[in-house]
Amino acid sequence: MLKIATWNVNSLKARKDRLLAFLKRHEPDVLCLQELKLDTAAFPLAEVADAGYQALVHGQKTYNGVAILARVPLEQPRIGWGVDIGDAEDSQARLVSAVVHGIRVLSVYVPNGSEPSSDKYQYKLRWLQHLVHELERHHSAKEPLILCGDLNIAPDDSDVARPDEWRETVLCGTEVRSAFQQLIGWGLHDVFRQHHPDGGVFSWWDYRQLSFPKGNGLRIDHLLATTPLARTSQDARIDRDERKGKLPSDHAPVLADFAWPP
DNA sequence: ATGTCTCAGGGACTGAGA
Repeated sequence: MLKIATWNVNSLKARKDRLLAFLKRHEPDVLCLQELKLDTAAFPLAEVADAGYQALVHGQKTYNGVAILARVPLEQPRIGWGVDIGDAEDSQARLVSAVVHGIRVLSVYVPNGSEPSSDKYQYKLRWLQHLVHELERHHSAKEPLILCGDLNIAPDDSDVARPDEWRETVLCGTEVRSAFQQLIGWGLHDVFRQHHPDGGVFSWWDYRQLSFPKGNGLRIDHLLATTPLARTSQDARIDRDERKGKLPSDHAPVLADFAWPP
């Protein structure tokens, strides 16, 4: 069984102890991280190695920063986009990928978008189009591949505890849901959805307004796999406990098990 | 009550981003 997980830690400096405890508790084979908020050189490689993991890190201080952790070597590493996309904002560290266990694994942190009327939302929509093109140019849906990360998209109203409160926000707008469907249309399967078809399970709760105790959550963190991998998925879950206790991330980790290799 | 958290600048608090 191969266990793959994704988690937006919202600052690795603030969440390092939680990360090490998470690795010990769940022992994932592959873990994609987002919002490291630190430089590549500041990543705690030695402590992660002591826990039994190698890491491919695309860090950035203050904001962004993504990584992939695995207990085996991370092959064919790719940092950022595979080509120059001609976008002034592509300097943001939001994408990293590698081949692990014969699977192309991508860790992505899609821009939040702030407000629908903002420039940041237009950047989010452009970024999602770049992501679709990246898959089209450099990958095949016939190969085992998994797109993991904080997509900042709740794909369906069943992924939102209070859909009326979130309608036409940057997490639920028709444009971003359409972009999500473009990813699905390329050949990705929503692995978590396969095991929870009715929805009602969430991965993120705003720090503000007591969202977590009130249950005001959304599922915006995803594991999207191509058919060869998705068809081997055995289970998927969200570790809500990671959103509890002292100083949690606002995101909970999403985990899935695969009967891999088939 | 945007009921909070994190980072940076600067050296206490404010603004930005989510």
